Amino acid sequence: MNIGQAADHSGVSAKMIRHYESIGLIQPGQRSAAGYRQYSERDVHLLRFIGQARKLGFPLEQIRLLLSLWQDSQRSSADVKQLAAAHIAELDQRIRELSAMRDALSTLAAGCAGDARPDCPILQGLAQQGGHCAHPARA
Amino acid sequence: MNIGQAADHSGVSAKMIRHYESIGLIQPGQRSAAGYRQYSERDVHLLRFIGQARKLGFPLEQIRLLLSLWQDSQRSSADVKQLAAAHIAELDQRIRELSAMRDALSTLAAGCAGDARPDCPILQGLAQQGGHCAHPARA
DNA sequence: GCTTGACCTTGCCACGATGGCAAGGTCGAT
DNA sequence: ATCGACCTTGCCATCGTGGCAAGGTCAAGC
Repeated sequence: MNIGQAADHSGVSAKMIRHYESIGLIQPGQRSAAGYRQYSERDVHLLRFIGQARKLGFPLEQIRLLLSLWQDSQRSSADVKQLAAAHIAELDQRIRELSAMRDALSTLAAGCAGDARPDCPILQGLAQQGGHCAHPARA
Repeated sequence: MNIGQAADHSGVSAKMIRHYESIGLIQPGQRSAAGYRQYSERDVHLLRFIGQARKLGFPLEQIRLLLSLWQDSQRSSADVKQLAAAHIAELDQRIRELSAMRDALSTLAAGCAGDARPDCPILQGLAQQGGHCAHPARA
């Protein structure tokens, strides 16, 4: 199977397959006489695993760990669960940050008439103090 | 005021101030005889505006628009509100995506014993089909 | 056989926002 | 004069992905 077929079957783009190989996430593997990369069903399975992990937002370095656990029949599920929990915590953190932004902006926008007049609490909110707190007077 | 003071007073790092200047987000402005950038209170005010917008997650290109609205006394608040609404929609979108990841992973993790045994629904979930749907049989 | 189009190869550049480092100039105080 | 804190420019790194370019390969059709 060439890289295009592997990409179609796994849902991982050919570009990314090459990239994952270049950073050592997947093994180089066989080449045809012309230098084309060759993939087996097993390889596609592995690529799907990576693709699924990416869909869940795991960064590649964590996927590297997940892969080693996946291929280690002696793993303990606790190790996997811990990795997952750490990632969930990170997702929660990012969700909290984005939600805080969303809420703050919503609050500002709620006070904005949204008509032809120039008065705008959104711009006023952005212009307000809030950045100079490097030396909070040792309080 | 040198760039370090401007950074302290605005909460925007000196590095970023230079960057914003290099991409034309802020105007080049005065230099001392030695070539040091000089900043006024007005500049600091502008930097704070940018910093606040960044804290709300606005990308720099949108901040460019916000700045032009801010400095345009003839603006209509509707324009500002529309920009804000678009950004809120983007934040919501990202929050939804992250939440979907979080929920999917949580579901997998909930079924994982997290003990010394190798059985792990998380890895099973990642290994499951789900990437090869490029040609959904024209269904 | 030759052409054509789809595929493959490598390699470099781009995004977005930020940090870091290096080599050199400047300023103020001792 | 010297030292430390500051400034300058410029390049590299992140992270994951896409795009483009220039070239090689393969299969199908004429």
